[in-house]
Amino acid sequence: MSRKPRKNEEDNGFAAWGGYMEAKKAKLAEQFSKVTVGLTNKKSDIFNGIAILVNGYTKPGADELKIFMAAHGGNYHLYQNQGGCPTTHIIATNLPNTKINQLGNVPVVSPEWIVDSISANKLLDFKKYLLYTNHSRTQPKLNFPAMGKDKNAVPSPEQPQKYAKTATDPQFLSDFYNNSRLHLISTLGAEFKQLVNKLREESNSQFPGLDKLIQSKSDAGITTETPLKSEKIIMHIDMDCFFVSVGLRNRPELRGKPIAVTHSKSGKSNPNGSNRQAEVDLYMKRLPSGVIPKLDLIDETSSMAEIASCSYEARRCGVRNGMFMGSALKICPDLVPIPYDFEGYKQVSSILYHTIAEYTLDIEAVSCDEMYVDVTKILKKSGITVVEWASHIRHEIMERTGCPCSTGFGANRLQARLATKKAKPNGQYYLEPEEVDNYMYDLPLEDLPGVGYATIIKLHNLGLKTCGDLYDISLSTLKNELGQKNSEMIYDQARGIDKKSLNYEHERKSVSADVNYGIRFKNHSEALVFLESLSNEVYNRLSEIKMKAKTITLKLLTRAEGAPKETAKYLGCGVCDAINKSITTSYYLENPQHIFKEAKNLYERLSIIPEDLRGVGIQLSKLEKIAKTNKALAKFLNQPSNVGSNLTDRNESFDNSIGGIQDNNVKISHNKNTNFTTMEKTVTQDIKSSSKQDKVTGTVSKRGRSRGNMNTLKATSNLTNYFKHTKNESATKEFKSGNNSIDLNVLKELPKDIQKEIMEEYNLFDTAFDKLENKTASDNTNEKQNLTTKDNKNNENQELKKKGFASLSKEELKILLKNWIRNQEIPKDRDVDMLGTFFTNLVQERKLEYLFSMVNLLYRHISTKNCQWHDAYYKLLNHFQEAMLLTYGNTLLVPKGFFCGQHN
DNA sequence: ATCCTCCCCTAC
DNA sequence: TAAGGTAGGGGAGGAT
Ligand SMILES: Nc1ccn([C@H]2C[C@H](O)[C@@H](COP(=O)(O)OP(=O)(O)OP(=O)(O)O)O2)c(=O)n1
Ligand SMILES: [Mg+2]
Ligand SMILES: [Mg+2]
Repeated sequence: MSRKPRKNEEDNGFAAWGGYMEAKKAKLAEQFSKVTVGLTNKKSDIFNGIAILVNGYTKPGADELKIFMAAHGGNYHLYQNQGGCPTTHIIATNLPNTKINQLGNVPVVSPEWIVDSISANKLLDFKKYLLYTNHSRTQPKLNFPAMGKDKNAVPSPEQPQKYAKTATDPQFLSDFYNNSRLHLISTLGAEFKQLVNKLREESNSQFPGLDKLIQSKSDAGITTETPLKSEKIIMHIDMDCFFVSVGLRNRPELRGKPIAVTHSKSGKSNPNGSNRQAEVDLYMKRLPSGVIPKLDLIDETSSMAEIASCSYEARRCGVRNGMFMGSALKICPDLVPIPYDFEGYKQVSSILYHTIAEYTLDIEAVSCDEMYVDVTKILKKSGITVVEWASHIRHEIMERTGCPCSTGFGANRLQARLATKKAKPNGQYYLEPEEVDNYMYDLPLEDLPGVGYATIIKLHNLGLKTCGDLYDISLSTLKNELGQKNSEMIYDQARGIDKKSLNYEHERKSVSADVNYGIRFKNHSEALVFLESLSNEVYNRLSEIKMKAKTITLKLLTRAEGAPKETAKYLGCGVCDAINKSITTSYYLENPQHIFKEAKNLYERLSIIPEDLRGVGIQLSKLEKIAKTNKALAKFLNQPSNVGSNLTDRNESFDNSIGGIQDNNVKISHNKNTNFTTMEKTVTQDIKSSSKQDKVTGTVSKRGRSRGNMNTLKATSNLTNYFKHTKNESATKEFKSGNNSIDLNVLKELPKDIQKEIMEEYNLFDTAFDKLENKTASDNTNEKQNLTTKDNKNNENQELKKKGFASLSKEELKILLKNWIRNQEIPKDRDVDMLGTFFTNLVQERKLEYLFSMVNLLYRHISTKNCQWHDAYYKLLNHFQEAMLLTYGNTLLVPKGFFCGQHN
């Protein structure tokens, strides 16, 4: 009797067709393009005396290797020579045993030997690139120790491990990602979503493609305009068997054949003949009942490389994307494997997106080969029909990419998507409104997007097979099985309804990096080394999108109880349990050290057995944009200045702390003469290249030069000076040259175009600046803060309500705070966020005095013994400082009464 | 009622 | 041999 699967059991990823491929890598291709540049002439003689024969598919290909040899003094043989000028090396990436038997004692070497030698500009020892360690005709052995079996095998110095095999190899992460198709499609998907955002942002609303279309239509003298059949017409467009089509562009001889893009070349695997049955049995046992197993066609030697994409000829015999090559060959023995071409996919995707973008930017990117487009405007403006448009755009894409695509049209995204499915391959279909009901009635439920294998089992359990079957069932029955939202979605979908509109502006909510392949560790320290490189990886992705995070999740896969240590799939994860753990930090995760520190912590708390690890992932969520740095201010901070010089020499300085919390980015000083305090926060420059933070202001102030010099005054203790300062033409000039800090009051007096530039950088033009125009900056010019008038208070409450925290007046807030403090309550995150938003508001409205009294109140509290508010307080200060920075630039004038030094 | 966390599910 | 990633919607159930 099979037990009920636990929730967190990894089903081995095989339950749904996963899909994968073959071929050498993008990295190599890159190397290749580097070394081929300008290779028409002889470059060197490094291959003098070497004669190669290329056997089978290699990367670089035979043609390229031929050019390399010619350019670097070597010989290239078409057939193996024995005497005279004998063939010295066979170049191959993979050779079946039978082939090796015929080769005699000529070493079989990987093509990387050639490429690397050229890169190094000397002949490298080929032994390091041998495909096999010996030439035994019967037992070819891979040039690296088999994992698990020869645990103690150390790569010999003669033949160091060339390929990053498991995650203990420092090269592993990049090798893996360079060869992972799923990583590629995820990355490309994100890139194209980003591209649409960017194109929309930068758009001048000119659409050359559309203009041409309108022109040609009017040239043809056709003016009749049939009204559209629905308010909107949505197009869904998707490349046909994308990876295959790209691969066939330069393999015309393979057209019409069953093709699969996969890493597998021979269709075989498991050279050691290890037993796979145990894993297959366990996998079957753990399958939820009703799931069709995907391992049933696998025997001891069939390839478990996944098929990323297969041609429609292959689909005719039941092959699907994501199938194992071995299984596919069982049902389609003629299936031809072709290698991946990562660069090609990227190029074709790019052309696809840029082509559509010549007509409209009402695009929702779905993936590298697929998008939704609102074509209503195109059809209306050009006056062409859906069919004419479809033919036009499909033809253009075919012309530009050499790859076929299909398009579907409908009144909503669901209808468009279903239409595409019907149109494929290489077709187009408009699911017209009057046809929808009929079309849906017989449609199998699994054809609805979002209905996968788990959902279809539930639906089948309810006796439901087609969309029509859903017409007889109540929504509440459905809800019992599927839950609220899912039920509503399917209920609507079955009737052809889709309320979701296209989302053109994509916003990232999480960033992650996962590796569930090649994970084999002997001990914790190996695991932690890998975790650190994964932390760096995920940090790089975070910083690329200029964000910081508050939550980190460690995602581990561990070998399931009873699962064999040696997985059926080479270096796969086998049958696993999933363990995840997350933490929401009190500070922002914004450098690799933060991430690794927390990841390590989570790892240690999970107390797993390192040998049983099969997968590791890090996910970051609760993302926020890193505050933009103002270029003028960044420039200012980058050069020596005399910020605060007239203060620090003769006044007390409160080094690097506000409210007693150490922050190396913040410099605070107090001028006793004027009773104003200056707080400066340095801006971190170029986070990526260096984690070292620039502390210009902190060091410069010690120089004490230019004391009292009005023209070089950057930060002053007196607001009146600011105004004087900016009425001065030379000061304006100085600011222009990036040599000055800026206050909104100063900004107001600068030429409009400069104002605009600065404000746009801050992204505050519409908000803070307008506010400044309309209101007077009373709060911080007048030390006696007016208590809120009734009107103000109403406005404020309105604002607060908009931000989601009810009508909390300042007085009420004060009481709340006092109560917390009196009751020794620790504020919850949501409270802190609320306060933070409130603080930000106050800063933007320049209600500083009030704000400072709040901060001081808080500070006095955390200074008390046993107070547990530190996390909350630190978090608040982050809000507060960020708002300050945004509103005031790097320099802040603080009125009398703000306590910012050490409390005693 | 709404929010938070830990999952599960789906899609490419 | 093989490269089983990644983002987002949403549900269950406990906390607030
Ligand atoms: N399990 C999968 C599914 C897809 N892909 C990759 C290869 C596909 O070519 C590409 C696009 O996915 P599609 O779902 O659009 O499938 P195809 O384009 O291959 O075929 P179709 O004609 O059905 O769109 O994504 C993959 O690697 N593994
Ligand atoms: Mg496709
Ligand atoms: Mg697609």
